[in-house]
Amino acid sequence: MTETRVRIAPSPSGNLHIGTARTALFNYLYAKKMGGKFVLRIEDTDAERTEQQYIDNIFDSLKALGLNWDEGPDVGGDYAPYTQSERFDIYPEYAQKLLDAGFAYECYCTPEELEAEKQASQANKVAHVYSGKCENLTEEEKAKLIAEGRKPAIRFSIKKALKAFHETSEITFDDLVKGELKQNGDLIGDFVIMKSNGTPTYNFAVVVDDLLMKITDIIRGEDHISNTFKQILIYEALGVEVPRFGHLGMILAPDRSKLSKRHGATAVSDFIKEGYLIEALVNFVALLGWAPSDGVEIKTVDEIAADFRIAEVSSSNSIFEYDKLNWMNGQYIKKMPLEELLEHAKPFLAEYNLERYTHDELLRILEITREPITLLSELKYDTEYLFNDDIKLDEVSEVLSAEYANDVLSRTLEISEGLDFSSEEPLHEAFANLRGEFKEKGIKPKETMWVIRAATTGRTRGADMCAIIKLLGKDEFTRRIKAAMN
RNA sequence: GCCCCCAUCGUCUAGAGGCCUAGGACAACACCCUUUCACGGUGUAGACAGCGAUUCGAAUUCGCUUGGGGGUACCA
Repeated sequence: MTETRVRIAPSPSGNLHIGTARTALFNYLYAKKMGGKFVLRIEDTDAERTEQQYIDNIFDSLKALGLNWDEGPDVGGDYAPYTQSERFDIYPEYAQKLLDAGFAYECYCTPEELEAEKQASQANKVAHVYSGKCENLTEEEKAKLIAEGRKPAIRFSIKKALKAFHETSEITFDDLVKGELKQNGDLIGDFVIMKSNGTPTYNFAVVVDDLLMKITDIIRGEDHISNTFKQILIYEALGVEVPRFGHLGMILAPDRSKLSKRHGATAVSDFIKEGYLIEALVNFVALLGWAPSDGVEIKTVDEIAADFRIAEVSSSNSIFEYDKLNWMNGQYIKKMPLEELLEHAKPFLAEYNLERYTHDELLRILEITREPITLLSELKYDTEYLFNDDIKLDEVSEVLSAEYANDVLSRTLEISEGLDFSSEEPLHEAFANLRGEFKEKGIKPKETMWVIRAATTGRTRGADMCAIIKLLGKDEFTRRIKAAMN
């Protein structure tokens, strides 16, 4: 048995997309499950669209997700370099092999000529296939075209490859997730493998790299199915073993269109900025197309990897809905150790003076505010009254204008006098008594607490009151009560 | 236009001919718990796209239709 080797090959023309992240995750899971290697390769053959910031973003996002690669541009490996632009000298050599074996030929067609052919096919309602008119150019004809200043591209000869390796023109392969897939090879045009500028096209570069990097299993989005047939032919023409392929359904936006910026976050880094925890993101995205055998949906990456079977992955597209992701993020926030949560929360609390509280108090703040939230970013609003002493009472004027409100507040002030604010216990007891006291006057316990909450936080909802009071301390608490009484 | 892929509750899915009066999760709704909001708990509602065929029997197999997605570049 040869070692399983998979790869994720993003092209740095944008930040790491959530769809790419899922493909990376499934490759990673598959590698883990098979005890194989996970390789990262940067596909930057299109210099026009690649930017360093995107390369950085891809690295950072993948690392944040915990999808550590065994080989890649930064860590190296036996098959370096792992950046396509650094491999440009490799491709012509393989193109030449194809040329020599008769599986490729030079094409001198201009964009205009190509476009005209395409238009003609469209008009005739037939599949557009390049005519192959350059395949049989004589040396004189070539010389003449070169003299005109034309530079040739190199095309792959479908017909020759089909004839050499297939009994019929049908190309089939057994997809890891979709089963048998087929395509009539006659409908594939002779595609360009080397551009006239000497750089390889995507379909050629991937094959050369994947075979040189000894990739055994290629798991990618189903938008690559049509490429797969072309690539199989190249592998065969090069005389090497064809790897296994697995095509995943796409992730769609709620309106069933491609997930794009107008739907909100699309890059992993966007989600992190919005307050999603990577654990939740990874867990959620794994559930898009894959289901745990025991029905337990909240799982760590390791647990998922142990239970992962590529053949059981759904072959249909799935829609990215926030509801479940939000719920899951909330679950992770509730379960996360407080120390860890504090680290994740700090960026969202950057505007506040955290020095005001001790480390333990900060942990307590998170403990009492984490329950209802779904996103870390909500922490900013939900903890605001603990950091900002300027309490606005506009939103709670109704609560404070209740006839019993001033009674509650003055009694609160009275009982605060001899109260110990250094721990929550006595506060709980004191306010329980206060509730009892007012209950006898016909004021519901919740109404009593509402007044106190409104006065000290300017809100009608929030964390545990006694914990808040203890955190604020006697001076600040009574100051706020007094301020609200006016 | 042509080619390919896909099709179970609103969403993610379980289901590989009888175990299905189709199960779970999120969302929705109701109730309970509660010092608020929430968390949690209990319950309700909610789907096999349509039509044919195969079979004693089909969500599960096959065909067609419809719908959705993808591809059709000297982009990746």
